[in-house]
Order: sequence, then C-alpha cells, then structure tokens
Amino acid sequence: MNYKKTLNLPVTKFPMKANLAKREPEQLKMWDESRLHDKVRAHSAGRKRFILHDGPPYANGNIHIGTALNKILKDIIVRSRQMAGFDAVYVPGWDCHGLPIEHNVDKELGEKKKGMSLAEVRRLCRSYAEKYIDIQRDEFKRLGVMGEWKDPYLTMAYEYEAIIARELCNFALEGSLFRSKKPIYWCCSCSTALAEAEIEYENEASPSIFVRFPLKDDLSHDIPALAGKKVFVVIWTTTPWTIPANLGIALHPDFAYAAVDVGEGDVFVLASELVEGCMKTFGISEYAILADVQAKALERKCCAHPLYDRDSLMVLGNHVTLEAGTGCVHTAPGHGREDYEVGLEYGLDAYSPLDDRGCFTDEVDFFKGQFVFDANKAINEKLREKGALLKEESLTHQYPHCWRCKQPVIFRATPQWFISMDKTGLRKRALEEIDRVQWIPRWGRERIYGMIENRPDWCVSRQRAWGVPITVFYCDKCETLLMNQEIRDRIFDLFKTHGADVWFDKEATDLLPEGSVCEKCGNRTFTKENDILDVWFDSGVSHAAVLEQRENLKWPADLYLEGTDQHRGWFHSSLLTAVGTRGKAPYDAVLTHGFVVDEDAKKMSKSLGNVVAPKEVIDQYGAEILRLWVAATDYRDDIRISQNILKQLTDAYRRIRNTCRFLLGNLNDFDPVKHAVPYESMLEMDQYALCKLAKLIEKGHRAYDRYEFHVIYHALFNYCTLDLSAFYLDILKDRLYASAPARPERRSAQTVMYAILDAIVRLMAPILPFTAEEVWRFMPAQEGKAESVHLASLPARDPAWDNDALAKNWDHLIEVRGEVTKAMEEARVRKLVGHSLDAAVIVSASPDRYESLKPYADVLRTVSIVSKLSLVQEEEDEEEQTLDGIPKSKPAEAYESAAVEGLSVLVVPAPGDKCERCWIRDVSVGTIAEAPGICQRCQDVLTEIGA
RNA sequence: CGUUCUGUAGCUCAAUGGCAGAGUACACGGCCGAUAACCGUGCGAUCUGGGUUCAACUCCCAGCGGAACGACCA
Repeated sequence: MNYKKTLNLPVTKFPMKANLAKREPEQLKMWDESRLHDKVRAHSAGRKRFILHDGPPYANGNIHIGTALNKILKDIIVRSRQMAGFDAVYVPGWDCHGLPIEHNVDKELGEKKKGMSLAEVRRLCRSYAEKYIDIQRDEFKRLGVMGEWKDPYLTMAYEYEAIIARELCNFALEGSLFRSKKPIYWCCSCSTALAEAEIEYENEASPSIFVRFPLKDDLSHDIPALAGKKVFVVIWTTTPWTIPANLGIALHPDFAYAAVDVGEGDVFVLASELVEGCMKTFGISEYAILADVQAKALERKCCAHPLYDRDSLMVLGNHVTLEAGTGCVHTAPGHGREDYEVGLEYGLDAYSPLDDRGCFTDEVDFFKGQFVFDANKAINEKLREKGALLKEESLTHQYPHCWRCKQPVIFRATPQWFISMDKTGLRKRALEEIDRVQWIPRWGRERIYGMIENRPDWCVSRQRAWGVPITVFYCDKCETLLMNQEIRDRIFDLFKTHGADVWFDKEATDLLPEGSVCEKCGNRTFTKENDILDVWFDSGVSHAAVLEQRENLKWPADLYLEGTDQHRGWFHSSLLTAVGTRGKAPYDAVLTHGFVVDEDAKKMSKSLGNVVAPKEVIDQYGAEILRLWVAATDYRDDIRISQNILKQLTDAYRRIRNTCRFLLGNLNDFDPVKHAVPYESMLEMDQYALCKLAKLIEKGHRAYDRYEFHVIYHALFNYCTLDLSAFYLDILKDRLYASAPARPERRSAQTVMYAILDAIVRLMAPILPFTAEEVWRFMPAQEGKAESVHLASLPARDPAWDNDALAKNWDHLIEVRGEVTKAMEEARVRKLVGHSLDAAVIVSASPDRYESLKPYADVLRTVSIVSKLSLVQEEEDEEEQTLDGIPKSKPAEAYESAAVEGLSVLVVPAPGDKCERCWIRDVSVGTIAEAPGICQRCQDVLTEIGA
C-alpha cells in the first residue's frame, strides 16, 4: 500500500521560485489597479501623522545606486511607521532648476543657443527636467516605493517658484539680504560668469615674476639691524595683470621670515626657508641674513604699491605656502578667492578694475583699455622701469579654461547677493536650533554645527538662466534695495499664475506696484535684478512650499533623511531658510546614511568601473533583493555592494521565501477561526515557539522604532533558519504529517504556525512589500483579514506568550539536543546510522541534570528526531543499561559532551523495522497483521481517518 | 591640508569595560515527504603601535587604510 497518500504533506500553490523580475511589475500593476495607495491613505485618516519629508533628487539622468538606497530607506521607514499606526504619507519631490540641466541643454543646443531668447532656453530646460522626472518616477516606483507619485512637488512648479520668491523677499524685508562684491570665474570671450563645473584645467605657460614692494613703515625700532636700510617685501605671481589690483601682501602667521641684506643698502623680506633658492633666482650671490622677522611683527604694516601711489597692506593668512615663490603672497582681493577671504578679514575692498571683456577700466593708469592677458607684458615692463621687477620667467602650469570657448578664464569680483549670517543673528539662532534637533547618528550634530559656525555669508546669486530670479529691485540712482510687503505679495501672485518666467518677460515698471519710490533718494525708476538664486535656496524652502502648503503634511517634519553630504547641502539650506524666516528648524529629527561603496570600500566611479546600476540589479535579481540589501546593512556607515553580496542576499531571500512557503503548505487545511487551539491547550513545545516568536516581534518593533533595519533582517533571517527551519519546523514534520488531520496536537502546531506566518509577513512587509503581499494572498482567509498586508499593522505581541520558566527549560533541552546531533554525526561517520530516525540514543546525565531532564525524556526523543531515546543516570552501572532488542553498549563508544558537563550520548541503530508510513523504527512494525509495514501508532491513525 | 566619521571571520551583522556570538561562504557528510529545497559536523576574525584599567573589540593618543564634506592649485 502507498501510505504516502495517508500523510498530511504540505500543499500550496505558492511558487518556490520567486521570479521577481517578472512578478514585481505585475504586482505593481495590481496595486495600481486596486488603488491600494488611496486605500492606505483612507485607512489611516485621522491617525497621528508621521511625516518624512523627501529631499528632492536632481531631475537629471537615471537614478544611481545611492539614489535607490535613499529612496528605499525612506520607503521602509514610511511603510513601517504606517504599519505602526501612524498616518504616514510620503510626498516625493524633485529639484528642477540649476546649472547641470542648463549645461546639458546648452550642450544639446550648441551654437543654436546664441540666437535664442532667455525664455526659449528656460522652456527647454523645463521640458528637459520634465523628461527626467518621468524617467526617475518610473524607476522609483519600480523599487516598490509607495507615495504620492501623481502629485509630487517640483521646485519649478509655478506655486513653488512663487514661494521661493516670497521667502527670498522675506529675507530682504528682514534686512539680511545685501549686495556685495565677490570674485567669481569669468570668461572674457563669452562675457559670462562660469560655475566651478564649467571650468576645465589645461596646461598653459604663464609669466612668472618676482616683484619687490618697498616697506613704508620703519621696523628699525623692533629690529635695529634694519636702521638706515631700504626694506622691500618680495612677492611672486604668475598673473602680472593682477598687480594693478594689488591691495595687500599675505604672510603665514607661523612661518619664519628673514631680512636679507642684498647690498647697496637694500634689504629683502621673504620666508627664511626660501632665501637661498630665491637669491639664486635673482642672481644675487652675495647676501647676508640680517635678522629673523616675525610674521606677526609685519601684520598691518604697509608697503607702497610699486606702480601707484597706494598702500599695500601686510596681512596674515593660513593659505600661504612655501612650495613656490617667497612666502609673501601678492594679494588682490578682487581676483582670488583666498585673497578675497583674507581681504574680508582685514577690510580690504574686492577691487577689480576690469570690464566684462576683461579690459582694464579707465581708472587704471598706464594700462587702461588693455586686455588683461595682453597687458602682462606692459605691466612687467612698467615694473622693470620702476625697478620693482626682480626676475621674469615663464612657468607652465594648470590653468582654468572655459568649457565652451576653451579660452583661459579669470577670477573677477562682481556684485553678488548675500544672506548675512550675522546681521540678524541667523548664525546664532541656527546654532541654537541645531541643539533642539535629534541627529541620528549623533555625530551629525557636530558636523553641521561646525559648518554653520564657520561658514561665510551665503552667496545666493548666480549669473545663469535656469532658475528663480532674485526678485529685488534697486534704485537707478542710489542703488538702494527696494522691498516691502506689497511688492513681495505682488511678485508672489504674479509667479503663482505665470511662473518665474514673468520676471524676465516684463520690465521693472510692470512688475512693481504703481508709484514705487526709493525711500532713500525719492527716485522713481528702478532696475530689476537679473541674477538667479542658488538652487540650494530652492530646495531649502521646501518646508515652506510643501510642508506648510499641503493639508496632509505638517511643519516641522518629523524626519529628514539623506546622505551625509546633505549636512552641507539640503539639511543646511533648509535650516537656514527656516530659521531665517520662521525662527525654527523645519525638522525634529535628521537621519543620515552613508555612501555606497564597492566590495573593497572604494567609492563608485565610472573610471574604476565598479559602478553597480540599480536597473541591472532589478533585472537580474528583482527590486526585493535590492531592498533586502538596503535592510541588511547598517546604513549609517558606508554601504558595500558587490555581486558576492547580492548573491548572498538572494540566498537569504530564498530562505525566507521558502520558510513562508513551507508554513503555507502546512496551513493548507487550517482555518484559524475553526481550528485554532487556545494557548493553554497547546503542547509545551508550541508554547515555547510562541515565546520565541514574541521575542522576535518585540525586537522587530524596537528596531523599526529606531530605524535599525539590519537588526530586523538578521533577526528575521536567523529566526527562519535557526528557530524555525533547523528546529521547530523540522521537529514538527512528524506531528504534522503523520497525525490524523484534526488531532489537537496537529491543530496546536498549525495554530502556532499560523501565528508565526502572520507575524513574519507583517514584520517583513515594509522591507519586502512584494513578497509579503504575495504570501498574504495565499494565507487562509478569515474575517477581518485586510485586503492587503500593507493595510494591516505590524504584528501584535501577546503578553501571554512570554514564559521565562518554560523558555529556560527548553533552552537547556536544545543544548542537550545539540550534543545528541554531535554524537549522531560521529555515528554517521562510522556508518552506524544514516537518517537520524535510524538511530536510538542513550543519554546519560549527572544526577541533578538527570532530574531536570527526566520529565522531558519523551520530548527529547521527538526533539532529537530519533526513533528511540532513553535517559539514564551517569552513576548507574553501564552493565545494566540495555535497550529493547539491542546488545549492551560499550562505554568507550559513547560521545562525551564537552559543552555539557556529565553528559554523554551513545548512538546505536534503532531496534525494530522502519515504519513505511512515518519512517520511525519501532518494534511494533511487522506485528500488525492487516498492515505489516507500519507501526502501531500509524495503524491507529489509519483507523481513525478510516483509510 | 582641515573637519566629521569609519576599520570584528572571504561576505553581512552581534557583543552595559567582563569567556568575541550568529548566519552566509567554504570543506565534509546526511536525506530524497519543504527538492532550483531540507538537516548535521567542521573551518574561520577584533587594521598596527602605544596608553588608562584587575580587565579594552569597546575608553584615550599616534599611525595606516577607507568615506563624506571643505580648503588648496598665486
């Protein structure tokens, strides 16, 4: 007879093979069609809100692995908060303005751009952004990210643009917006400002000159050796054309300087370390060091400009190096970033007497009208004539060039708009707010605090086309800024209906309310600013444009979540705009994640060829694997990805999936309403399993609360392999398969298996939304079962399941079982047994251990999955130990436990024949006349089920 | 060069200052009633050098490697 048919073997249509790449898109479609997201929203109406505010990715290019990581993390958080009982709506956004898009549009246009109007270029930029928003939206949705994809926020939406302008006006009204000069990259042939990204470095030969500046102040009081000498400070530069704009000479505060007598009463001051080399360069063979000079002693002393009747101030700066030159740096604050910054400290003007074509203005004697690079020669000549030029050479070095025309660029000070960090106490207030925000991990606080503490004023102007204009006017006559609430509101309304384009389409008079008058000089004509805003300002006001505007959100957000680079970026700009206009940080907590790196912790780069594209992972493994990858790692550090890691995750995924499948298969005939067994009536092992489950659920809740998803992944995975697969489910097989279907002990097991499946599917739903949903659909229906697992809540924890005393006993039992399996393995090696049911074991224990194990003797047999097990006391004479039908054992063959003191295990072939039905060896097999192949227990079952 | 982090088996994660613990990979075996599954056994680690401490993976200092952000390149 074929007894297999009389067993309750698992049956399920739930596929073992996931086939994620194919099944996920189908699932997405089903969710879409059933309007799941709307249902989730409706389901949680009225609950306490949890708002994770999305930092907008830039609408350019396909998403990369880092973007995927970020979005998946957000999704896991939103889903888990949702399932934890909050109303957690997620509104995704995009950053749409800015240079990269304009740059790419420029590239596509090429020469055509020249004939186009600003409005046309802006229109092209807009449609470029739209195109990539659509691409990225599809990519994000494919990852399983749930959110308001139909209504995302876009920084280029008219209403958003209006709010950007309004917020900027608020800064102007409040008095912290001001105009000042700052050096920027400038291309003279294109007559345009350039961004850092538009600079290409190329080798180029420049003049290299040494110039002496006569020191006006007398140092002989401090350094007597200098009495009666003519003292010069010697500088070096590769841009002679900046000499007319020289306003200072910078020394390093920590370097040693020397006063060198070069004969004829002349003394040169330069860095001690560079004296020898410089003298050689100047061709001076006889010289003597008169004295050491402290940089500090020269601070704020004055030199005379070699060409003009003007002072050159001695300043101190850490940017000075000894790698080249003299250790005394020619400083033209209008032509160098460092020069500018050190100039700010010492109150020097960002003097830059050039026009847009790079020609000297009329105020520059000798060189007016000359193009700077052409003027180098004349300047050197003039310096020589004045006796200031010590040496002229040529130097080939890397010099910045324009990306478009390939001409060398210059650094040139032009008027820019700034938000002051200190005029209205913005810095101070921002620092105070930082301490009211929860930074996760904690060191995020140090990072942003240091940045805010030290940052210069925020330069918010850009000389570009694709962005929101700096919506201010200034008086034609006195350049005073014109701003009031009426103007602000008028611009806001105009932008809201026409977008920011209206600013460029109309004249100042059309934009301003009638009768606007300069409050300083009474003039009635104004200039509108044509610069646009830094895009960090755009995204920085998302709290105002999104959180404050949408009914279903709230201000401040509960959480901002981005990579650590955003301490400098979005966290930073959001903080400043919110504190500046509302006095508060726009977030209660900020969570940061690290960067994706390769297997060797190297950053991903195209040149290294170690880039992992999300699409490739999805196509090969499925989005679930990518999501599992996100969940498996501690994202606060850098996160590694590699084929090896993905393969490992795929295996782990299969394990989890198969565990669910096995549970489903064994719940095939189980109806939780009809068949569930109350806790008190369960077998002890089943109660123990619930005890373990309770611990898992608790751990899961805690980990979700703390955003520690790797803890959940590892807990869940270990639970599936250790607690379930290798223990509980393995042992359960006999009870599930061989019992009569409706026996209480089988229903007891099924009740627990149902509880387990219900819990783990809910627990994994935020991380593996596709798989969880798939399992959910296969689970037995019962009243109140949600249509989707994503409408359900995280697993509830029944306090009755906790049973420490029971757990303690069973933990010990498991330890003993571990010793039995070790002994079994030895027996297997000796070919004594194969399957564990071939074996009978004799467990010998010390008296006290024997006493504690005694009540569990039969359980120990079940748990060890052997056909027979007897428990004996250590002291007993080995001679007396016999097992039914088998010869007396020899103590030498027993396995002595190393882990458990006084425990030894003897494995012998089990007596009796193997039952054809349940595979347990028993002496009753063969004694039953009507069924000679099976054991008594199975015969009883067959009778019961009438087979 | 600066700021903020980071470094535990090949890989992913653990360890209130108190015996470094899992899974995976690998090796060997079992099973053939979860089978593109399942079970067992074994193997294997605190970056280096100092210091504090009865005791350091953990705290401190230095170095080396890695990351993010910034500065520099007149």
